Amino acid sequence: MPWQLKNDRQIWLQLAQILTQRIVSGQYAPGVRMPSVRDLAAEAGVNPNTMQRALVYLEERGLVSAQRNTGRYVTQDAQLISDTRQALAQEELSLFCEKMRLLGFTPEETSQLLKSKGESE
Amino acid sequence: MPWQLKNDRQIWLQLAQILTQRIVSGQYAPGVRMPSVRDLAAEAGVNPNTMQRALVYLEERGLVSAQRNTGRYVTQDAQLISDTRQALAQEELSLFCEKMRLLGFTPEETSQLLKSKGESE
DNA sequence: ATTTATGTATTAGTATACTAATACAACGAT
DNA sequence: ATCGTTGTATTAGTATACTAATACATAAAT
Repeated sequence: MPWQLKNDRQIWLQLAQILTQRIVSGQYAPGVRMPSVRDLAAEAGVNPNTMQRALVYLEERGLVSAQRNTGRYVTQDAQLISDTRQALAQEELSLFCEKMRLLGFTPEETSQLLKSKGESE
Repeated sequence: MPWQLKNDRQIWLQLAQILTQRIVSGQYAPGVRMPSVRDLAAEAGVNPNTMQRALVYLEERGLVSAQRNTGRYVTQDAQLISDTRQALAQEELSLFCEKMRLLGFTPEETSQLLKSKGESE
């Protein structure tokens, strides 16, 4: 899974989003140790400070916890992970619907478009 | 319709997106004259240069055309507007589906979520 | 005991986005 | 003819994001 970063948004925000996706999708399982800041930074091709900032963001949300010298671990709180996943999905859903509305699509048209996209794949 | 700008993305990009939405949704009808750069900038609370950059972006896509001293006009090419609308919708759709996929949702689950959201409103 | 790797912190440099101020040329209105 | 408004261009200043380099403290490994 590559880290495809764009320059149209703040890097650390994109990093935080990708890390969060990896956690809620189970790619980083609950309780497991994550790669070090430096490794993650090298893997993503960014400065360690920038990756650190993204990790602090996740930490503030309880998704990971750092122990000063032993590494950083994904939370074992499955409920929190599940809740986060649902909340992010709802947020994406709302944003998407709003954008479609601004483009002049009704909710029905939007729903139909999505359905037909799924069927065509 | 307010200009609610965030600072997590480049301002001129957000301006260009809003202007485009106003055109493809018919809020700025084909052929009509648009407010001046200075007026639009004042309305949005940004520097005229920033608004200018957004307008140049729209111009490059043929959505508006500037006449040096008489103002700037929305294109009369209804087909181009329609095509742009469809293209933007498809792009939003793809981005949304990809984000949901990364959150661990199947296309069916995503479609169902959207449908149930529509029904609950 | 020494080394290594961990998270964390600090300082400086650089690139860029946005603002600010101003100027120019040309068209329309008065 | 003069004035105001238009799009456009230029230059400078400022804030910020990201990089770069380094340092510290501590746990684990050797």
